This record gives sequence, structure tokens and C-alpha cells, in this order.
Amino acid sequence: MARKTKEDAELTRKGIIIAAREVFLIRGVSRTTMEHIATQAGVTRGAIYWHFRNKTEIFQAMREQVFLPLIDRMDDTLLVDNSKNPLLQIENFLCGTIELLNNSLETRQIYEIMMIKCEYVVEFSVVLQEILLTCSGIEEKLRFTYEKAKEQGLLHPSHEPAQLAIDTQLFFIGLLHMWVKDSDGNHFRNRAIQLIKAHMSLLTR
Amino acid sequence: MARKTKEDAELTRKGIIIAAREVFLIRGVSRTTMEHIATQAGVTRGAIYWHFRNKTEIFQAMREQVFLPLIDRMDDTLLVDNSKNPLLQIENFLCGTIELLNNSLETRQIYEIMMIKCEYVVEFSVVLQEILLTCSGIEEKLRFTYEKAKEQGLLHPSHEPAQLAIDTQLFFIGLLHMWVKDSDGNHFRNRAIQLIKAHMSLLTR
DNA sequence: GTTTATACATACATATACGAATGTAAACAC
DNA sequence: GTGTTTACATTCGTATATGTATGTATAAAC
Repeated sequence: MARKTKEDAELTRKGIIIAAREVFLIRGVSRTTMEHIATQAGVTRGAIYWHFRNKTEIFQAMREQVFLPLIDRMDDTLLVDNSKNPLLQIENFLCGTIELLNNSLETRQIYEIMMIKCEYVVEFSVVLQEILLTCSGIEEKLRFTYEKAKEQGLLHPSHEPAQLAIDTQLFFIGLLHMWVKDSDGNHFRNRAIQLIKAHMSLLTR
Repeated sequence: MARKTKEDAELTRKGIIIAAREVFLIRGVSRTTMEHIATQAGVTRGAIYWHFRNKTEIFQAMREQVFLPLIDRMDDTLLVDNSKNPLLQIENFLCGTIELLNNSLETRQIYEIMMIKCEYVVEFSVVLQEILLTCSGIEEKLRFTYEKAKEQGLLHPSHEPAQLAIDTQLFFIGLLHMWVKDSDGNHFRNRAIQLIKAHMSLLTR
């Protein structure tokens, strides 16, 4: 075949990432070969090796498509200081994430890949460090928002923002993991929003 | 080499499982080959294929060593009806699990393998179903214990046992995941017990 | 004490994956 | 409009993994 325009090449690159996501989801990252991805994308391995050095680079490219927007949305929802009701801000952030998972096939699949279709060894253990860092960021932003709530007297006096932040964070990490695993939907997916509201109400009174 | 006694053969089998655990932890399940396991165990692949049909069977054998005791301990801690203080029963179950992770290298490694060194596709997706089932069991037992607490008037009147059970379960799932990922220990491992007590105190008042 | 089944080691056949090297036609720079 | 670079496809060499088949020495059964 012949050379493409820059736009076509970019389309090829995007197509490879999409194909990788689809194959990762079915076969898992480790058991996916370059040939699998190439076939799914309708190109040859040559095309892939032109755009990416190896599978890890494809994985990282795929991951960034979801995690950079997540950070942005988190900042938008939690850090913005309209602060009518900080507790509602937190609830909206959590519910918004679940709705994003419900609405965006891409996001849903990437979360699933990252949580149960990837082995965090050698090259991939870098990703683990980034996840821990992201979690630190979330905890901090939750604490910041709980502190605003405390200032407004919305919290039980004996509840400390730092404690609430971690508790909410761990609750949500657990929820996300079970949401992903619960592919039938009956245990967690259907009830996720309700569970979040219940959690928030537990901490409020 | 020559034939061993039954006891020797059983030792070989155990050794293979131990070797598999050690290699799984470093290389991940998918990227571990039978040859890796054999070398680590000091045998040849022939020995492994004599005891197990394939890698999945080794994985399952390894998994059972940890999960069957977990169920037992859960029943012992939560269902037994001495019930001086059901809330303390729950706290003890959660803290006991963390302490088990701290004290037992084997348990710790198997949890780590199952959570971040394994891809749940095809043969392994059966394991996911089992995990979901185990979680259902945990939720049920937590709810049962929270109901006892409610009968004894230990809970805030507006708190429902069913809600508390799920909230605690999700909190703990999140904690376990972060505990495993936090290999440095500064974020979650060192604080796990304290976080559990904080969680329980949040739900009590 | 002979036979048989066991508990492996060794050898073999097949399949698959990777990365690099090479080929090539068209886009783009000039 | 020619030269150069780009965006791939094709080919090749090498390595590695799997499962099975076969070999073998000994424990156990009789």
C-alpha cells in the first residue's frame, strides 16, 4: 500500500488504539499480540510498529484518553468554589463518574481493562505508581471539600474531614471495582447511584 | 530420576504451587511459563504436567489455599452468636483480615497476584464469578451482624443494616485493593487498622 | 520375586510471537 | 518535476511456549 496524508495517518493511529482496546478487553493485555491488534484494526504489524514502539506504548496511549479527562472533571466538580453545598459537590462527582461509565463505552472498557484485564508487572508497574498518585490527589480534593462542608456546619461535629475523605475514597474505589466486575449489573451497576447517596447520607447526619 | 513415595510426590506438588506463587508475583500469571515454574520448583515440566493439566489448574490450587480458610474465618468471626457486641465482631473480622495479610506472606502474595497480577479472561473469568459470590456471602453476613447490632440499639435509628453492610463491604474492598497496591506502606498499609476503626466509628454514632 | 503402576525426566513436533530489515508507493518540500 | 521523507506492507530470523510422546527407575501391589 501507499503513503497516506497526515490526517489519514492520525486516523490509523486512533484506529490502532481502538482496536487494541477491543482486543485487550477480550483477551487481556498480556495475551494480546501485535498481530491481534493489527488484524482488528485492519492493518499490518508494520503499521503498528511505525506508530508505537511496543504494546506498552499502545496501552499508555489508551489509558491517557481516559485519565486526563478524569483529572479535569475532578477539578471542575470538586475544586470550583461555588460551594452552595460541598457535600452535593462530592455526591455529584461520584455520581458523575458512574454516569460517565454508563454512557461512555470507551471509558467503561478502559476501566475494565485496567482493573481486571491487566497484570501490573515490570513495564506496567509504573502505571500502579500513577494510580496511587491519582488516588492521593482525589483524597486531597475530597478532604478540601469536606473541610468546606465542616466550615458550613454541614457535618457531625465529631467527624473529621480527613477521615471522611479516606472513607469516601475507599468506598468509591470498592464500588468501582465491583461495578466493573458485576457485568450482569444486578448487584452493583444498577444500584450504584443509590449506594453513593446512601453513603453520603451516612456521613452527614 | 526415579519414582518417589506418595509423601515425596505430595511434597513435589506443594513445591510446585509455592514456586508458581513466587513466579506469578514477579512475572504475572500470563507471562509465567511452565518452564519458569519448573525451574523455580527445581523440577522439570514433566513433573508439573504430571500433577496439573495446565497453568489454570495450578492457579486454582493456589487460590483455594487462601480462600477456603477465609470463608471459615469469616463464619467463625461473624456468625458465631456470642454477640456481646456485634459491631466489635465486624471490626475484629476486618482487622483480623488485615493482620492475616500482615502476618502471612503466602496470603499476602496470593492476594496481590489475584488483584494486580492476573487477567480475568476466558478460563479465569470463572474466578470472577466466584469472587462475586464470595462478596455476596460477605455482604449477607455483615448485614446479619448489623441487624443484631440494631436489635441491641447500637446503631443510629436512621441507619439500616442493609445499607451499612454494603457500605462497609465496599469500604473494605477498596481498602484491600489499596493495601495491596501500596507496597511502600505509607499510604494505606500502616494505617489500615486505624482506618477500619474510623470507619466503624463513623457508622456507629 | 515378579509385575505393574507411579512419578517423574527427556525429547519431539508444532505453533506462535517479536523486532528488525527491507521493500514501496505516494505525499510533500523545494 | 525531482528528491526526499513518510506511512505503511512484506519478509525474515530467532526465540520461546505448549502439549504430548516416550523413556526409566523405583515404590507398591500381589
